[in-house]
Amino acid sequence: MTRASTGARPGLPLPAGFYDRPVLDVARDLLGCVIDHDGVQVRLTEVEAYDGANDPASHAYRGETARNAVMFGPPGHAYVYFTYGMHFCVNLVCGPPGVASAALLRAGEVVAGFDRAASRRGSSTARDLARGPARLCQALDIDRRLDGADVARRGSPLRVLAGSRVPEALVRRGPRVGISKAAEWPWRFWIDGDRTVSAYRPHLARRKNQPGARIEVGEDA
DNA sequence: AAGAGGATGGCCT
DNA sequence: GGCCATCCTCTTC
Repeated sequence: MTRASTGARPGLPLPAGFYDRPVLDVARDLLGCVIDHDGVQVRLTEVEAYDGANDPASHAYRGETARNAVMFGPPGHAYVYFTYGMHFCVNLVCGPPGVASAALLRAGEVVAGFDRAASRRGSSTARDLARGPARLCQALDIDRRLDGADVARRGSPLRVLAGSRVPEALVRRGPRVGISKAAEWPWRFWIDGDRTVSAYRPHLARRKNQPGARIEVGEDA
């Protein structure tokens, strides 16, 4: 279902209806699609699903606040948040209004605007330009000005274009990264073998000398 | 290759 | 006041 699942031919913007589906389906189908902003395009290789009020790891779990309000709105809008005092991350809202599900764009490959992306990122290898959610935002110059942007609207500064569908055999899923709650849920999707997929890092306890907690290697893309 | 620690600010209890 | 959906550098193996 090449056309049906992505909702558009490669290179054309994904319609709003693409996002108005269960977040797990949207997250998986975003693999291979291209996010475009201000002269840089990134082909997505890693996406995570967050399921609104049902998901203890979601920013929406404790209800609507000023910060997460966009998540409670219509699908196809960007939820951009600031974290760790210095980083931005971008999600795409999924499902109907009020559900507050979203897909976190975790990593990708820069396919256009390489020089611009490299300049924004400082000295960085091609592989690392958008390898990780905050790096991806930095390469694309995404910040809070874009919180709420409608990526399906014609003329929007931030857009998402359909790619050719990634074959099922190349889609892998596993635990999400960097969260302490519901981390075991296998709601992270990535393209098998792609070197721009971020390294798997389990949530690190803040305390010093925390023994045990060995994690098996998920993948080395 | 892998782990530790710092940077740094807003959000929520 | 604590906790982050992180990244970078440095250290050690």
